[in-house]
Amino acid sequence: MRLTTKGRYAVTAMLDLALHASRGPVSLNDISGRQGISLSYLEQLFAKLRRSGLVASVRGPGGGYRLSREDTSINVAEIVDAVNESMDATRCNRKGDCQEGLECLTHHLWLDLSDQIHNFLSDITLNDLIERREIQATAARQDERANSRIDLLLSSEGSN
Amino acid sequence: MRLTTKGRYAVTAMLDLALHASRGPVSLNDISGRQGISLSYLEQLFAKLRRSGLVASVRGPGGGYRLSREDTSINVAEIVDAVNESMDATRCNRKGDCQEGLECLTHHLWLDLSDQIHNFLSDITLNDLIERREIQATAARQDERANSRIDLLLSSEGSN
DNA sequence: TTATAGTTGACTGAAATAGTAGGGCATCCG
DNA sequence: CGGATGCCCTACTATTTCAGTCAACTATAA
Repeated sequence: MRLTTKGRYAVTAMLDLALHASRGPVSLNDISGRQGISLSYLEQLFAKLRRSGLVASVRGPGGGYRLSREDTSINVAEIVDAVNESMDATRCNRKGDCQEGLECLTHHLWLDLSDQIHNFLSDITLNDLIERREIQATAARQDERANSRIDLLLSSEGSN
Repeated sequence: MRLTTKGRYAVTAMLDLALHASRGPVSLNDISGRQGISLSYLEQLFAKLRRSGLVASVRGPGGGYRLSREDTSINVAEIVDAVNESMDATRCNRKGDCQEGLECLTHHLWLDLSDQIHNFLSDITLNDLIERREIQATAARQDERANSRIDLLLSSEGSN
């Protein structure tokens, strides 16, 4: 079992997508700027998210990604899953052949833990996250910073 | 966050220790044989378990390791912790500086997940595991196999 | 005194992570 | 029509961790 930057980035990016869905497709460049994730890395993650059917892409200028389904029907567990970070805690992938073809001493413990984690994460949708106050606050802060960066860029262009 | 062979082996070995505590210290060699874990690797793990005060060692022939505390007061979370497998799901170690010194968009989500996992694992003691029927069955099977290996060894010695 | 068993440190191959680099291709806009 | 935008894809790389090995050492019971 592992949860690393890969899975965390995927959820963060999907949440960013959901938060900015109202104004059409969201480009990876925007997400990269707001969330501080490298663009190339995001491209890799979204390739997987697209193959899993969680997002759809729109090419060309003004394009980007959108959620394939409503934010109320996408949960955190399937996002983490889509980027190949198995939240399974067993060594044997639940098969029970962890020690010479038989169950190891702690097999059932890890099975229970796996279920616990999966239940927790699959019960949280993107919409649930959007409605959380801390997340709204963080998102607002990020948008403001992004806007001020754009202003800075425009004013330096004007002075050239 | 990660749970790999390291943490799983540590819990398995500690459980083996608890199961065989009645007949004095348990040698790593015995655990290695029963649980199919390499002796050298066990030595590394028990060095950490000892430094964390979970086990005490008895040197010399007939020596081995014992639990430092009763099996009712050692929980799974602290065992996993002792071998440096942090079950913390956040990137920032709960500090909240995950994105340029501030909280990332999903900080609270991973915080909640961490608590969920920790609560689950810290609520299970070695004694709880010992009392589980599947574990008793697996342990009985392992002991039987270990005994038959000893018989085999003795009979081949006799024929030399 | 010898075999047992813990103690310690250095080392290693394989795998995964967390990226980077650099091509392409589709599409909109002027 | 052509260039800018943004997705798409493959290959590459540095670093870290895991999982395990090896070797030398110390303590102690029989």
